[in-house]
Amino acid sequence: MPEPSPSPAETKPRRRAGRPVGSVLDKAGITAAALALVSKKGYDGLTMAALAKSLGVAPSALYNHVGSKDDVLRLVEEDLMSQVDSSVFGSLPWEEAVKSWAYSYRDIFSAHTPLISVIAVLPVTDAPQTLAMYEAVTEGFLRAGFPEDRIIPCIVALEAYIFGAAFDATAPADIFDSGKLAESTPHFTAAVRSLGPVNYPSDLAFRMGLDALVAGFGALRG
Amino acid sequence: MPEPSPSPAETKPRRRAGRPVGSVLDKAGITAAALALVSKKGYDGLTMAALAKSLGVAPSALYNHVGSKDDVLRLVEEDLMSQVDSSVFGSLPWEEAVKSWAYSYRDIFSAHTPLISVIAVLPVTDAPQTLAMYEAVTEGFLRAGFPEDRIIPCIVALEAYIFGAAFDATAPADIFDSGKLAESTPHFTAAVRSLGPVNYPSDLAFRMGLDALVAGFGALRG
DNA sequence: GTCTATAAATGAATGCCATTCATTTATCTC
DNA sequence: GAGATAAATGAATGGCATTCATTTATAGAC
Repeated sequence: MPEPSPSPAETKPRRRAGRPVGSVLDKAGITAAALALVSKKGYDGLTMAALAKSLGVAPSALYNHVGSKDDVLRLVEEDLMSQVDSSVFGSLPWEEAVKSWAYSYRDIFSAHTPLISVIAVLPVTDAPQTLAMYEAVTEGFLRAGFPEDRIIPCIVALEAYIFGAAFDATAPADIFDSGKLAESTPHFTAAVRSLGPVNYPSDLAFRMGLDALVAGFGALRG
Repeated sequence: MPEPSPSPAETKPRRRAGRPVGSVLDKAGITAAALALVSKKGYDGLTMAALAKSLGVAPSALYNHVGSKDDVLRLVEEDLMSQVDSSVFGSLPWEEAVKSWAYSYRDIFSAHTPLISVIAVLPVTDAPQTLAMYEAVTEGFLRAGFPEDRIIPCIVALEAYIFGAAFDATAPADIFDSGKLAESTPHFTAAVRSLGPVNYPSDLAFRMGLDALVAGFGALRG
């Protein structure tokens, strides 16, 4: 077993094959690296190869810790869910708490819309942070006097709205520019123009819809 | 220029290179084939190669008619938008018309959620069917007495809700199963159980949220 | 303490994917 | 009729997630 001569002064200290002395990877590290990569390069830049590189590791090494790229997305999702501020249900009256929670939720996920298609369909079973958020929100609804069997439908509806609004928040300002077809859509074009210089009222729309949902659901309290 | 001997009795009548006598492809045909492929194989099965094959053509031939796969998705989107029933605004009172339109919109796109991430951010400029829908909805709001500058925000909020709900509609029934973590989320778990055998109340939630939005927005009429 | 199973890394595939390009052939325009 | 253009083929290209054989370190069984 001849010792391979260690290449002197190599800028990249290449790890040789075989299990390293100290563990290099774990789920927390992978999650953090994935988040950093996304915030620097966006979701297009989140590839298994790029993730491995940012961790100083071969791509195949990742598969000792996650089963697939979707697994990585789930790790990221869980981390984001823990960042959603559900504590407001303990400190504010229900109306304000829901609105604050909804803004927090939307703001976080509007930078992570590619996750939404994964999350929305994902069983919550192995997602403790996500479950913790649901528990906090449910408790808030219970304290506000909601009948138990109305709480989940309300949360589902609110979440649907929040996810949809997260997409909106990333839309370009000129998304409603009717261009050459303006003449054939006079009413719509005029309605867009009436908004003034800001053509895409994502924030106004979010507030209006949220107010309506909160008002409507608030009436269900016993 | 020697004529290549036509292989006799070939099961697949291979087209030889060069422009064919009759045009094989056009946008309408590509759109129809893409829709058929999606309904048979889902969006995972919608690849440029599979699309080309279903049209009896080489993959590269598609690029004479569309610039990219995203272009194909845009074609599909336009087709779906034309299927959303906006005619109800001409025949029903505003509340019922909005609800009917929203159901139609959600039902169509719940089978096409992978499009949502594309649409939601897509300028409407070159999308005549989409614009036609917006025009019809805007007219409906105007007739109902809405101030011009409130119409677009209302539509944006409704659309956000509809897109989010389209994701919900595809979620598995056990999405809220808290599994081993049930003990640490007692209130949430109880709220889920209170729904009875149907654990994921997508339809009930959609109706409740839609009612709230319509009631809240209806108050804006002049 | 040694032996063995297992965990964690490398590096070299694999197969699929969207897309591009050179080439060929037909059609349109002047 | 000539030259430009449109529309097809078929052969690349490069990126992607994932798998596998191999190597090395560690933990647990005896």
